[in-house]
Amino acid sequence: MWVEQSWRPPGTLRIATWNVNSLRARMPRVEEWLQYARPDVLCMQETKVSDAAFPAMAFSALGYDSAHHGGAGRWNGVAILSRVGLEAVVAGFDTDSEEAESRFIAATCAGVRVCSVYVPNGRSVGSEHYVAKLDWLEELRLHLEASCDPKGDVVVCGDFNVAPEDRDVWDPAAFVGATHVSDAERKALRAILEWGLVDTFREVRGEDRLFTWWDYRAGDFHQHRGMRIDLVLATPGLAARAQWALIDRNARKGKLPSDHAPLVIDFRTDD
DNA sequence: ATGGTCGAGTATCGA
Repeated sequence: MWVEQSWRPPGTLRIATWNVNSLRARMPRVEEWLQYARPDVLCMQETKVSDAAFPAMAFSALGYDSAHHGGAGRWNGVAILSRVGLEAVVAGFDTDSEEAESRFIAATCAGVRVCSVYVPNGRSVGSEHYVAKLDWLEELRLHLEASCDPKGDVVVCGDFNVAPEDRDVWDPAAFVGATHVSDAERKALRAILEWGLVDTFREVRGEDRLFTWWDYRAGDFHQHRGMRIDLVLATPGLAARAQWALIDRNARKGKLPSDHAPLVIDFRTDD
């Protein structure tokens, strides 16, 4: 039960990431979840709202400062909520054009540089969308290289739309030739990790086939057909303090769920 | 049977 899991000792920073698949549709579930999970920081993706429609007041009432990058507002949109401070907000990349989609926002929370990212869906291997996805991952790497220090405390949280390894999909045979698992996508993710980030979930949980996303169709969730594509990446010094991790499958159940579950990582802050 | 279901917005497209 969450009542026990939600407890944590003093000196812990709880960081979560959740692709909410429309904040308008998901607000009751997000508010409920914030009240029982009580993350210090929550990165959200696919808010699908404009900045003007972002419900900052409702989050404020729950004790959270917020920053949102919504742009046109029809799709994508990323946000950061924090109840431990929210400073130096940067929305988008310097290189973004006027028409660029809203897929990156960063802020400093409790001394940690927090990035919320929504990597484009490649749709099919070789398509123009697939090429754009690989380009975007390289842009993210360049942005980190230019603006962050791997010796500092940095987390990059979000929906990467890449399953890092075959054990992160329900059946590798079902994904042969598919997007999310191709060599080029995994290589682009590895290049980001090689800059100086660690997949914190794997610091804590070694089991195969633990997923963060399940297709709404065909009862995939109930039949355990999913992928682990939502990640919390942290610089090595911070990743070494990861002490607990959970994919909250309860948030994927019940009434009007997102197709993603929240991923929660607890970090020690007292050493 | 080669599908299924959501959310955008209101016909289909995107995931």
